[in-house]
Amino acid sequence: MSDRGAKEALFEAIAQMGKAFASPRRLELIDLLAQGPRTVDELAQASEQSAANASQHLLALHAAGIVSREREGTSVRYSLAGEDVLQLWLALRDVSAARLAEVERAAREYLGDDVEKIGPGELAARLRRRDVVLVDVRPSEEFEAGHIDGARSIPLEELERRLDQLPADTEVVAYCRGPFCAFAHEAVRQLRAAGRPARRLEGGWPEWRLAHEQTPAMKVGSGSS
Amino acid sequence: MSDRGAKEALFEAIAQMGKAFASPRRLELIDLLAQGPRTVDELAQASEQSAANASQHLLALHAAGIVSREREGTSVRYSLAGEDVLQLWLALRDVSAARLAEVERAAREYLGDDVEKIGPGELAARLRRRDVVLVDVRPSEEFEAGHIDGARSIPLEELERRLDQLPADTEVVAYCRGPFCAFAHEAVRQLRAAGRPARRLEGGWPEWRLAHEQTPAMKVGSGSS
DNA sequence: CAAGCTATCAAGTGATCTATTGAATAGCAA
DNA sequence: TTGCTATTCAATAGATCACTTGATAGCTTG
Repeated sequence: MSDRGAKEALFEAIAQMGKAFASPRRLELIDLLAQGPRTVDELAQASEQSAANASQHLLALHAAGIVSREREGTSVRYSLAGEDVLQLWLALRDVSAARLAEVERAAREYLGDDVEKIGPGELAARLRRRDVVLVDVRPSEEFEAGHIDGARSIPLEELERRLDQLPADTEVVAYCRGPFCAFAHEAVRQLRAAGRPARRLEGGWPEWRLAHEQTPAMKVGSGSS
Repeated sequence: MSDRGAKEALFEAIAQMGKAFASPRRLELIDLLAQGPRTVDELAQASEQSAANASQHLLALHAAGIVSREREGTSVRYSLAGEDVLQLWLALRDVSAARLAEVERAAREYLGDDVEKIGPGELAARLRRRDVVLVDVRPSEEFEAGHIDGARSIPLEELERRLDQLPADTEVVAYCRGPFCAFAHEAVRQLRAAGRPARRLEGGWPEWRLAHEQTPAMKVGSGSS
């Protein structure tokens, strides 16, 4: 009855999924993939690691059923395997932020001083009233892979140069990859330094998408090799 | 700006939480703790490992903010640090079950042939009509630490001997720790072998509690040492 | 305070994981 | 075919992790 071997095998198998989330490099890749599908090369560059290393980690994630891959000419495009995976990642991130003081500290260190923020509810209302300019400050590939309805893309790098493209009298809301992404923080600091009213959206594109996109037909079923 | 060091530290810190879920032994401890608080010794016995080893793993979980500890006379009682942790564990478990064929296989191997089940919605309705006998087949300590309202405790070990305590004309529903716990499966098999109508509840006590207990005032805030 | 129990610590060994490097393969373009 | 690029494979060394054993510390009881 108490079949120890089989029980051990079960937990062992579940632990395979846990192991996928046990490396900072892999987490960074997951975080990038939460913005949308990317090729190995793009991911390697964005996470500042060698292509070989990124590939290895991506293969590990694929073995754990976390990402799916698709050949695309000479390159391979990876994406998160499904919405459940995205939710799991966000849950892990949020729990670790809530429970590990070290994460809080590292986040403050990375993000710098916090800037004024606006919740998704208020933003939605003000978007309907066309009472706000919403700016997506992520790299343009990520904008193209998906963005909040009504947002315009101004990658952080170009923001300073394109300040005059923003109406001077309307409040600006900037958003990026999520609560631990520094882009929106930095954008708001730049905007305020230029004397414009600006806030950052609480959370980023993945959180917004999960909350607003009903049955978004993201790929379901474990990714094929 | 692109402060690699700080960003690495952030992902490194989050990975600490991931690592906590990367060992089968720790997962088994978490699964046990999902039923309720237990002492080191109880956990070591229930998971069939040495007390020293269980203690090490529990300390690791504590360092990751996943469990809280409380001295209790000569022993130490551990519990899950909060509801968010429980939800994270259930999410990890479910995603791995959905994405990893190996988990499916191991589960089938451990649980044996599937038995007829009843969903929580239907069970709730029939409980209101007092139309069903609900049996908690977990060990009695777990029943005492919390159970579904209206259930009676008959640990699996005692079921055969206490069959006559169950009304012969009413359907029996058995539940245990969760979808990957073998107790309810085995209980239903025994009941049906004895010629009684019986089904198992889909999911176990933790899932039921999360769904039905509003703001359950489980300990919040990272556990002190 | 001494005995007895529970939990933790400390050290050691074998196993597993990670990043690096250089080579191999698959598709594309000429 | 031949080259070119993107990705993966293979081998390695260094780091980290898991489990064991034996010792230690904290609490309770006599």
